[in-house]
Amino acid sequence: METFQKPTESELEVLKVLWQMGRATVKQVNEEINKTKETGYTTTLKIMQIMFEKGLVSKNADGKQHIFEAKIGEEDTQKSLLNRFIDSTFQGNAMSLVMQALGNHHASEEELSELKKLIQQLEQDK
Amino acid sequence: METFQKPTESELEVLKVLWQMGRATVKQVNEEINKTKETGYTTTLKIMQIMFEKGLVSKNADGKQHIFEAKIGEEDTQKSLLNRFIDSTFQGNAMSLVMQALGNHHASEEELSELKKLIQQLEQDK
DNA sequence: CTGCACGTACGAAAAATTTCGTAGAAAAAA
DNA sequence: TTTTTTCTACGAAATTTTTCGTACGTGCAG
Repeated sequence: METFQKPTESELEVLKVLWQMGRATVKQVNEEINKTKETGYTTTLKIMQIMFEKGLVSKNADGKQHIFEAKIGEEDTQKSLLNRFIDSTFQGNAMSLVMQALGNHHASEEELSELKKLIQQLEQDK
Repeated sequence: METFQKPTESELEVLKVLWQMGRATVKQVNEEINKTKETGYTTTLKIMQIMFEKGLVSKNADGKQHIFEAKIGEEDTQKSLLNRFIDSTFQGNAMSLVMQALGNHHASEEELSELKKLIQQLEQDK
């Protein structure tokens, strides 16, 4: 995993859209974001330009418009942000986070059995 | 759990110290923080004054100095921040976060068995 | 060709957070 | 009591992030 600057909140919103859509224009991203939160077109554009400078996204000109793609992967980013979050909020105690997440969110049967499978694996890899 | 404003990064650092120490003066908090990161006394003071205004901490005058205490609990705060984090970074998918956390961080034998216990409970509570 | 329509570029304002200097009150030391 | 040290209050500067107005370029309809 390459290192990258921590995306800000707004940047993360853009990334989420790009991860979901694969590639998209500023207009498309802005429309998606506006489903949740009103934001001007140029605001989204600016964020995406900054992200381009930071290397978080790539762009390709298609006629006069630009098509953007996330340059950092969803899993890698989640992993990196998760580590930071565990440190800052859970004092580095990952288990404590796991327990709380399990306790607070309803898990389906399949999810639980998948989880058990993972635990077995971890126990074997010892 | 009462609702409260999301603490900023700096505020979280202060809270961590208060949670750990129970109660502390600005000086003590600042010294703790300085073990990690150089910060001026008045900077920490200001942060704590803002936190007081927000209701994140309480203070008691003891002579001329003030003794602070966290007014929001560690678990409640973690829970609240965790929910927000799951939404913003994991699209609300708590299980995905759990899996990643388990995969990326080494868990001890006791932790794993504690986890299994929790899972059993969750299965029963169905 | 001319004038819109649709995009991007860019600077700068606005907002949120962090940092710090200075003033002054209270306590402690001399 | 005077001086010095220790703290808090508070305003303002510095930073970081977000938002937006305006200028411009390109293509297309008339």
